[in-house]
Amino acid sequence: MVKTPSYDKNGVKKGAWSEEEDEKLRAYITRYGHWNWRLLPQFAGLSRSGKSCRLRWVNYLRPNIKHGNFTKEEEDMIIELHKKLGNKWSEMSAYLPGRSDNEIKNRWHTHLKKRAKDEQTVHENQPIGTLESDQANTKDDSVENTDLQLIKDFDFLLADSPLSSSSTSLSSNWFNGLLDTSCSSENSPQLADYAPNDNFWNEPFLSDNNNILSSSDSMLLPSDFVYQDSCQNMNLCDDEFIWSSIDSYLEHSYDPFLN
DNA sequence: AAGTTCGGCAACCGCCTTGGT
DNA sequence: CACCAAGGCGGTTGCCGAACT
Repeated sequence: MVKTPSYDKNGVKKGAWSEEEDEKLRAYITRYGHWNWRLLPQFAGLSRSGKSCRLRWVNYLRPNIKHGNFTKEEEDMIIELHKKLGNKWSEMSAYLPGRSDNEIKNRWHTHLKKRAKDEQTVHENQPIGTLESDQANTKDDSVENTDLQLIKDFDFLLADSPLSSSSTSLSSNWFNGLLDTSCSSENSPQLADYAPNDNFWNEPFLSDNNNILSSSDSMLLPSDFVYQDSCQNMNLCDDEFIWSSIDSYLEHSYDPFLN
């Protein structure tokens, strides 16, 4: 059902996600949001690519996500939406709360494509006005106006996150900017740049070691860069604390990846 | 019972878009 | 304007269990 776990040459894990990985990702995003997918796995203590984390979150771990058991109504809606939108799976997912684009796409390819084709064939062979699907077709307009009210899926965690761009106006690159102060390479920092040596992925901070840490134990946030004595600031509100942490970071030019 | 084929789906890959510099 | 990085999207793959022979 799922790809066998393996590691690429950079030590990035691929394949099926374990329960522990899920829990780490869920815990981190629930706590801090996804402020930067590329860096997130490092802070969450995962040996995964940012893309992989994003995909896992969007398709599987996101709150309110539904799995399997598509209702007749959902299937009908997918078929109607496909008529209108084509293979715009992400757009379709906006109309189907709790369903990811990947799941809709899979459903289409495994079930609905054939069904839609069959219905079309029947439609072509039927006299006009005698068809059940005509009734469905008359729904097209209402689909647009009522059934398909734009129930936009929303990323409440991002919105709630103190680090989200929506709540703090921080750009997605804000942290890269910080890194650039100490990473002088002309290229933007890559995963490998953060790896001081071949043991990078085996470091306790990042690795899937056998010590089952509680999820939060292995999570880091930019604010975690501050020195211990700065942690008294923990009582500050999130934004204030984060900014003071950033200030502290800049002041000390502390780069956790190079230490 | 054993081998083969098929269906379902999680996950990966590569391309495109967007935003920042 | 060009370049780069990150995010997002759609197509495809790989694996496993179920169904079939």
